[in-house]
Amino acid sequence: MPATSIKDIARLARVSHSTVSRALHGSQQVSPETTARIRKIAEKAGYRPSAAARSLVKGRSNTIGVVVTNIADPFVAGVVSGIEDMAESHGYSVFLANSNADPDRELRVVRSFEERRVDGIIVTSSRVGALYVSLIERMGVPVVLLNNQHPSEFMHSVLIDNLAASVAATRHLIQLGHRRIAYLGDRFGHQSDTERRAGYAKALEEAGIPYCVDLAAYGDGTPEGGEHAMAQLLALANRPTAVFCYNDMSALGAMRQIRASGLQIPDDLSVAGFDDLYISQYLEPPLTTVRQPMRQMGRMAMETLLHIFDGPHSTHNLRVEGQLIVRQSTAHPKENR
Amino acid sequence: MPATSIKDIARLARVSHSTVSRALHGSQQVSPETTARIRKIAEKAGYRPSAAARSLVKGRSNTIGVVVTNIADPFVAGVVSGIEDMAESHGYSVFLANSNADPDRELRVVRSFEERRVDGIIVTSSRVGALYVSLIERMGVPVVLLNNQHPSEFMHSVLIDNLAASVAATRHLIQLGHRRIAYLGDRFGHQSDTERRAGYAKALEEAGIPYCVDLAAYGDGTPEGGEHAMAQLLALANRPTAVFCYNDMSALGAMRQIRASGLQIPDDLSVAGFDDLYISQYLEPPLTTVRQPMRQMGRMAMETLLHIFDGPHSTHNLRVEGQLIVRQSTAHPKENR
DNA sequence: CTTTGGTACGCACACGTGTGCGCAATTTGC
DNA sequence: GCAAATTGCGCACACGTGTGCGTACCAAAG
Repeated sequence: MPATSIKDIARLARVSHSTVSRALHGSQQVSPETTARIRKIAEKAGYRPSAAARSLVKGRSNTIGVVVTNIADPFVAGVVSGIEDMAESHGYSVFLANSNADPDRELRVVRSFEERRVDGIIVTSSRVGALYVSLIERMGVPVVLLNNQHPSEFMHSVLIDNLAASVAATRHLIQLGHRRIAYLGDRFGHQSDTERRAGYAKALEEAGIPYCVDLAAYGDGTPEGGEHAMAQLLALANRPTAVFCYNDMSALGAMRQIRASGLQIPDDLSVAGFDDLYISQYLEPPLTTVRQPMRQMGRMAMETLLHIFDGPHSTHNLRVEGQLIVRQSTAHPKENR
Repeated sequence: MPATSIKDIARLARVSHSTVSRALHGSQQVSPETTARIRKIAEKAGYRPSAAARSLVKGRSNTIGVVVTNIADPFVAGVVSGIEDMAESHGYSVFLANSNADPDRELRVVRSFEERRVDGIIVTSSRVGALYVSLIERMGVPVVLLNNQHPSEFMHSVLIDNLAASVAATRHLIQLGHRRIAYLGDRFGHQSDTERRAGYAKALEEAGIPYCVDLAAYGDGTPEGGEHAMAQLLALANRPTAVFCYNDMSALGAMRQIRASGLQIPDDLSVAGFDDLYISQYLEPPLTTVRQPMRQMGRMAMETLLHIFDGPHSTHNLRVEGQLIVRQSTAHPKENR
């Protein structure tokens, strides 16, 4: 029942297991004929080296751990896709673990990664516990944070330029003629949310539009959250004519709420999002948003790990640019037409 | 640099590593005092047993492999979420691998799973290569197929009742008064597609509506594919008044194509989908569809593996029911109003 | 006191792989 | 033709964990 091992091959080839090991690795210490013979036998027997045994002696597992809050979030799924792609093509396998933003669960995930002796960790969770910092100190395992940052040596990150992208999106709304522009944020989004709101505020300031605290409402990054937050904004005496949302999922809820109020998008209210999820182009109307190169960001995160595995690890902090994608959910405000 | 091992703990506690091993496992061969002392030392040292070493001696890795065509597909992501949930709570870690429907890549994935000595495999790919069958024969690793079936011993499956669900969806359209109902399929969907079309045909037959081959068009499960297929249907001399789509992603494309043609949903054309993706309720209009309990199906797949690990493995073939969710994308045809 | 039984621990091997070193056989050099 | 260099392979150990078996110690029974 146990899988065929290197010793079984050795027996079949009437050599020692050492010779088999060397033959399969193409060592010059083995004659070409013997190498060919052994390889043939190994292939015929369907031999597959045990990764566990190899990790044990080499001290490297060739695996990485990926922690996500929720794989069903399209943004997260896109990132993971990029990570897996880059990992697979470099001989690394990916452990995927949901944290569900549950501290207990997160603790178990980290334990598990420790026991598996992963060579690196990528975290796309929005919340960055001190957990990972202590992990680095104990295990010496490099950690790459995605769209999050933590001031620490050996803590690396791949970030989108939230500020610049949010300025661009808000500026777009201003150029269309909007003056009452709302921000629909994420009360759990921490850093990303803070930066995006800062970009929004900066663009307003540039245009000489006063920042009005009533025009900021907070969801939780989900359509439901966006719906509730949008309801608050619509209840204002002086309604906004445009809303810039923390992400596309929030925008989805906002759009639903707007329609439920009998208003038209973009005629009565312009909506802009952030992420450019795959589905955003298929919405009605298609959503104006900031494109985050999700897969590419995932690949960059994995690439960062690969660099660290190779050379001496200086701190990496990669930054990618968002791209404003203008679609039909934004237009001139009514009164300006 | 290497992690602290059981031997390090043994040295600190001035006992043999065997005693440490037994103490940590709560063996009765070790006195309670020694056990407590060792555990304390182990915890203080931050000891984590090496999963690799343990797998080697136990012959079980406590990992499973999950093969998906594309994790960015919302249906797949939902399933994976369920799998991971159930796996984590039973002490199993999940290797995630994209196949991208690329045979070469799939081959490498299978190789990788063999080397990692996974205890089980779950495949959500639509295409089921003979690869997995031979894998079972070689490794003796149980495989669970999700929404796919393969006649073989030791091949297990979790399936949605495509036929019944599709009958229900089509019947719903018929009851609304539609007679010219199209089927927008997936030319790669194989089994699921075949069954869903069969359900569509069966409902038509029940109602005495002749099956018209022109009213079937095929995409590829993506919005783009749905768009093209819908274009074909709209080009027909005698246009359908309703369309039942293979999945929600196809329906997304179909809806876009319909709007692009200047037609209204559901006034001019009713649209029904399959999956009930999270976003489907947020579309405009909200999509009538068949709900697949994606997370639950993922959990059931993992549960199937757990059962097989436990007892003697008879073949498991679980079947879940779809639930028709009627929303606003379907309505009476115009002429009947 | 000796014998029996039990308790608490260590020795040694196993799992599968990689590798430094030693050694025999062969080839090379003069 | 003999010593030296080279080639080709095996021995033995290491990695970290689990476990069958042996054993020293101690208490209780006879």
